[in-house]
Amino acid sequence: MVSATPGNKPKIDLEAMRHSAAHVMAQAVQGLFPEAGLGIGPAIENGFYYDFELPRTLTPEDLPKIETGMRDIVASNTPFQREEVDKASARQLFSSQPYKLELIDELPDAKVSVYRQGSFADLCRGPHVASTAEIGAFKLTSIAGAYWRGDEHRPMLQRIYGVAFETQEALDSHLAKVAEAARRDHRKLGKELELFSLQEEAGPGLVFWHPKGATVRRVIEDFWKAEHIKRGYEMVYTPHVARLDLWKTSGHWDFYRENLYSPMDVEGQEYILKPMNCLGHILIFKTRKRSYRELPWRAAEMGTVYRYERSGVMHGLARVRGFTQDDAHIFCRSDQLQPELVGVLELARFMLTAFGFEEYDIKLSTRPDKYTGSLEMWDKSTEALRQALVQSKLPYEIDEGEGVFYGPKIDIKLKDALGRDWQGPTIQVDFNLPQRFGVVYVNEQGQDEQVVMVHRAVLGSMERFMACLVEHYGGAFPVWLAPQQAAIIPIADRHLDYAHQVEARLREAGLRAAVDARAERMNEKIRVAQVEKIPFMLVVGDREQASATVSVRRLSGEQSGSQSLADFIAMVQEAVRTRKLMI
RNA sequence: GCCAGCGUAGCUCAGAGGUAGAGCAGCGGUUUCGUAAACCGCUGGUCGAUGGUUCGAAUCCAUUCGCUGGCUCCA
Repeated sequence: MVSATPGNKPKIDLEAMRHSAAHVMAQAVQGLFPEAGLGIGPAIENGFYYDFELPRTLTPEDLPKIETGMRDIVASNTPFQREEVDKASARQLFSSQPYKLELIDELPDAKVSVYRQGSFADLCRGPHVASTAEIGAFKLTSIAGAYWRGDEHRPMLQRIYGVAFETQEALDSHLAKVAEAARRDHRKLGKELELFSLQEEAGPGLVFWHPKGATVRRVIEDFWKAEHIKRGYEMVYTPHVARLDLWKTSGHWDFYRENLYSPMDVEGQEYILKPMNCLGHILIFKTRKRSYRELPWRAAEMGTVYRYERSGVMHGLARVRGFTQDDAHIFCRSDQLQPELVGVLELARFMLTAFGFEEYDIKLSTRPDKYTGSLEMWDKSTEALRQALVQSKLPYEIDEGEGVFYGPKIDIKLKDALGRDWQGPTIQVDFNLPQRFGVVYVNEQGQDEQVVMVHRAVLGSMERFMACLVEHYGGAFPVWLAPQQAAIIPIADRHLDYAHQVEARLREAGLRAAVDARAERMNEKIRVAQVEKIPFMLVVGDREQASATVSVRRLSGEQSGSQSLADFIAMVQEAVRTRKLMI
């Protein structure tokens, strides 16, 4: 076991070690199932997996047995040996392994490399650690089905996932992080904090926002609207259903059918639930001739859309069938595209900062194989996106061929408090829809010219963003977002009147506060307020009543003692106004 | 949609062929208390649904709905 020495880089290559662990696991599995078919077994973030074809399905009880087998192999201190063989001998070596044979056939070189540890041999590019003994601390975590080569038309193999780290401490700390993530799971907190629910009776992927979650959402929406209006957006509302023909014209019926719900019959006409908001905004734009002087026109809407999702993919609020996008469409001239994109990026950065997200990964997705529009339009708009990123001094990576069929896009992934990625803002240039719908403006010469259209969402969807926020804050929202900002806790019934006066004053001041008037002891009320993650607890007893003060306890447990009610109100109002993240 | 696991009271869970259980929550009392759970009592479930096996099913089997972890796909 080689460990890091302070100031030095670890001697072990973690990725090679994890990959080696995958081979060891494959050997252990073959020990248990000699006829096991081998798929692939790479290193992944935090660990590794290996795909197997087995005579029976694995159960969780198999994992400890496999782990034991692995530990024996690790203890045996067997060297990993690389050898290069020509394809013919490789085919011979893996003659009983159809998946390996398929891989061999696809490798371009005449020779392939094989790694052996003891009796186990695997087709593999490497690299590996020198010996099985160099594999650090590991744990098998889960079993899952996985299609061979990720193709749902091919056989499903059994995948075993494991995590592996250089030291037991590093593994323990990773497992602790996983446990922390489970504590912050928005599905769990959403239920506990009564933010939202999903109900079997209503159907999967359909969200019920309870008063507390709705409050958080309302605060976000108010902030969002105010900020958009400040930046020259105009708010619109559009219908949730529309004639199917509209979606045929747009191309959605052809390109997006698998996400659309079946048409409904309305007096012999077919209508569908909208999967996107863009068409509504286009129809508003097209109600009259538009002058070049009116552009850019920015139409914004908290638009609720419905998309069919396959039954296995829903996940809490993060993946649902009905959701509300913080959507907007910018209709502009091509020379306005870049400044508009810069404006969107600035808005995105401003809003994300307000919620405490400081780290992003930005991807610029370029033209896919299947696309519409001219190459020239693609090049021009991709360049506009790129220049906008450069001008905004935002580092980015190119995602070659990952754009949507109608145009290139920028995706911003944000990192939450635990360093996990979430899909954030997305900005897409679209020259398909303006063309299909003939979205034009009249230029200086009095001629019709096609507009350039930008689709953009900053938060993504209210549902997914809510999921992200809940996990980011661990359910403890900053004061400006907290569903309840203060709990007023009378010590005895004789303080109830004063408590209600305090409550009235706070509500008057625009704060969300409520008295806990239950016939319970103060300790119980504090406990409940803590569990509900209310930022401020205001204990009021004889002393406070006599002096028109409140005794302030924060969610952190910190007690700042008695404070005049007026001072407290001013302090919280300021925290709300500045959207202070920490109090 | 596919693979695997799981659905028992509002919540968290025990029970694994022989009369449905606990804690918390809720309700009714008593207690009026100074910074994370006062005390006593009570209510509450066709065991996800449907069908089957059995003298007898929460328990075994089939189908179905939902959830969880993945695969594929995505705001």
